[in-house]
Amino acid sequence: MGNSITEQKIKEAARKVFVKKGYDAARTRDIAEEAGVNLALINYYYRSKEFLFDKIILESIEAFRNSLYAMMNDPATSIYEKIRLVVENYYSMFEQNPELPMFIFHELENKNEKIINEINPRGIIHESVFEKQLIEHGKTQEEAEQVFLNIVSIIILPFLGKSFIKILCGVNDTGYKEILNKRKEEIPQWITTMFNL
Amino acid sequence: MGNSITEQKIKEAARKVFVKKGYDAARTRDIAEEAGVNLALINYYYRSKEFLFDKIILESIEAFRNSLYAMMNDPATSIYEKIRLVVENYYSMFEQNPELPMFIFHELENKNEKIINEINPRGIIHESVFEKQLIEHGKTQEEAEQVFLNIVSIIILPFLGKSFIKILCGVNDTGYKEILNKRKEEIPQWITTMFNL
DNA sequence: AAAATAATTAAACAAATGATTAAAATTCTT
DNA sequence: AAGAATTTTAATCATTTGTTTAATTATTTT
Repeated sequence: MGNSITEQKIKEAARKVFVKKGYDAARTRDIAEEAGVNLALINYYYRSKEFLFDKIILESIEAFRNSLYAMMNDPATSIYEKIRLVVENYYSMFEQNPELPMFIFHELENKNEKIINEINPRGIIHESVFEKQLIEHGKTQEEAEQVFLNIVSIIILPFLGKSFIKILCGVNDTGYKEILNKRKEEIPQWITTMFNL
Repeated sequence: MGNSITEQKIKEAARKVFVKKGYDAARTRDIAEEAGVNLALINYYYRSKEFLFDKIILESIEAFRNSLYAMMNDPATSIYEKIRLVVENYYSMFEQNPELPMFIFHELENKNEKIINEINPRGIIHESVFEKQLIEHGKTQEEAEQVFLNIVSIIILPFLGKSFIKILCGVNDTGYKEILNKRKEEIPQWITTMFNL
């Protein structure tokens, strides 16, 4: 109970459909079909579309958050190595699943009250090893926060705005990928230069 | 014909509702109510929800694009001044309308094929005055593109990910606004430092 | 003012959608 | 193997939603 094969199939299918279409456009019938399962089983196992969605979005956010948390708190890596790791990690995550960042960001803005209340409230940057290392480098807490935000911004925005970037830069899919790959190599250097690290 | 008072009321209401809720969650009844107008008039004036939406999203994107285009092609401003202008401009735009960036980004990813085909395909950065100025500073075309992308990323992501940032930084609405305002002052300096400008 | 055109309204339609139900099939327990 | 519990299915429900229709009201034209 709690993890039959059908139950898992539904959750995996739901993840796929929700991430691709978003909550509003996702249909329970899409999920049932994707799972190869009778429509009624969704309600049988997960009570409602919304309960199922909540489970999935929370898992997605927690996964996102935990991988970041682990990287930010490894005492064995330098500041520069941490930045490299975050870049590597998010690039591989988003290249495998390009719609994931928009899913998380959009749903988080959309239904934020309910979701946010169920998320572990502890921040990620505050009191992290990364923050301590930056403070040792002469940065303030507020500066460390901004370092962190710029890393995240520079990495994630191009994944959130694929079409946006294609329009701004006047490129096609190939050009977009080239731009992304060039950035990947340069981001750690940009950050260290930007903040004199 | 083409601009009765009712027609305008509907378009304004639709903009409000679409930007706030997104295409999928927006109801024609919401729009009619917001406009204070009979439901049938939406179809009378705009044929369908989708036609109405297309008009609004295209206008939004063009406005976004045109203001950027103008700033990037002013020969009277320096690189640094251009960056400052873009920051000022987008901050004031997004502070007035915090849901606008997510609206544009999300719908652009969501229904991209159809929308993108109707958008002026000419890129913004390529052959701009801004690009020329960067090339005079010894940058390549590709580097100029990345400068531009980083400006946009650093400005826009925090507006796209308000909840995301609140979670990562462990702050409330007030803390969020403080972080945003601090960034505003520093962004031009960050960019020039990051690229040795 | 009469006729014609345009704008507005209330009602209804058809399709879609999340959810439920009652029966059938399967699995588990004894 | 018999009975009980669980899982699955097909059909249906109630609501929502975009759109249409036919009638009514307002405006313009002649």
